[in-house]
Amino acid sequence: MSKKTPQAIRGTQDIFGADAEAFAFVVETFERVRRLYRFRRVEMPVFEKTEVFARSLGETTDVVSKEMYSFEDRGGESLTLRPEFTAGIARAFLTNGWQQYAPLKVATHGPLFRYERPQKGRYRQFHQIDAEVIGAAEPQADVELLAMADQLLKDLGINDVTLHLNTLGDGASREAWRAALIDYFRQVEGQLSEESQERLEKNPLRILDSKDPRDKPFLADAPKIDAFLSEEAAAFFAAVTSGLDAAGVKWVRAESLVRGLDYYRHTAFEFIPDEGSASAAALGSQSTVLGGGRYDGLMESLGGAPTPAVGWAAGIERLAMLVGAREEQPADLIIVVEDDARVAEAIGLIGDVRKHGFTAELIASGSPRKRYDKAVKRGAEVILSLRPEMGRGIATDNPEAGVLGVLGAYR
RNA sequence: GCGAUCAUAGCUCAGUUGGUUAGAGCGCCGGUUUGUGGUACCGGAGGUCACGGGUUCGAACCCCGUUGGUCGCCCCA
Repeated sequence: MSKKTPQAIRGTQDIFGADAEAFAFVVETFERVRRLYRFRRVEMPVFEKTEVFARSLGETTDVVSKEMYSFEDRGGESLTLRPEFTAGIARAFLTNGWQQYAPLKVATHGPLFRYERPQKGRYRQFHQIDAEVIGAAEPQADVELLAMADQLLKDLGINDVTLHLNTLGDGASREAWRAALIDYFRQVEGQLSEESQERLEKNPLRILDSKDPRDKPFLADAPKIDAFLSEEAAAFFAAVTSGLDAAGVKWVRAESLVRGLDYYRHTAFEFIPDEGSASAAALGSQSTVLGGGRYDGLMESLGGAPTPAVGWAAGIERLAMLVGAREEQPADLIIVVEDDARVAEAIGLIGDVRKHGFTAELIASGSPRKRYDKAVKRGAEVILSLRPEMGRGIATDNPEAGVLGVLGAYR
């Protein structure tokens, strides 16, 4: 590779072949399932004013403080490539008056950007599918969203992941719990890992997630959210879990599952590969395949009226890894031109075949004698070879092949 | 931001304690063979050994730096 050839940007990927097919399969399955659940498709800008993310995610979060691709446009405005979908969708909801459609169920997918160190299942430009229900305060919205996620994973053939579910309670419950956690961990602060000591200041809930062996002994006895739930919050969570049971969605309670962003309330969830499963091995240290929760506080932080909402997002690359490489489908027909004088005939024929809805490929370059072998290697339902003296030459062991109807004259 | 590890042909990789002109398989291109056929054989193109410095009579190999890949930590999908 000469130094003159430009390199791809770190953390971006050029997806091709079987990997690209897996990627497309994830997106196609998502599109199909989202229609079943009547989620409406939305297309969102890839960039927004920086404040859209800064205000909704919070200035102090890692995402905003060190992971955003922000830049000034020629008018001097600070813009940011979207690091997630939710903030932009919330902004659109407010600026377009989509309140009139509430409760609004929307779905989208596309690229997102985060300046992070790349590793397995993590990229600087990555892709997500995303589903949101905006303007629905009732737990049934959570249930429907989770049922959709569950069906999506099953339709993708991913059966070794489980829904891990928690509640963060309403604002008051959450604050009380947070205060109790701080009190609790303060008493043993000196024995915690450096990271957790820092988290104690910035994001105490996160300590519960710690993998550090120094923190583990203190996690089991840490205060539980259940003790701080208001009656309404407890009832809300009970409605979600019984709804999931009714929908046939398997779940486990994950008391230490929290969300990094402050706007989350009530339901928080992640689909995580089962321990020791093939999916767990495929994902390495990136365990979450799909995650989300209820973000009733978000609209206010963008200056809108209080609006309840729930949503989730899933990394397409991660899902594609679990789906595995998917081979590209062989063509219905390959036409091999072994006689260069018959190129025009081949072009006419192949056009016909394609107009009838069959996939077809033309091989008319390289050494004429090797073209047929090339076709065999590539594989097709039917291979038709136009050869100098044999006139009509068709090779297939598959009399059922549909293309043969169009190729009647060549039988 | 921190740590580990790697970088040789389009791809997958050999390359001995530093020592002539850097190799193989696959792929690609051409030829011969076969002739309703994924055959076999012959030949060819393609490499500033990631980049930049240093040590040495001599560096793909040793040292430093840079860039990038991979895998962890943090954080997150």
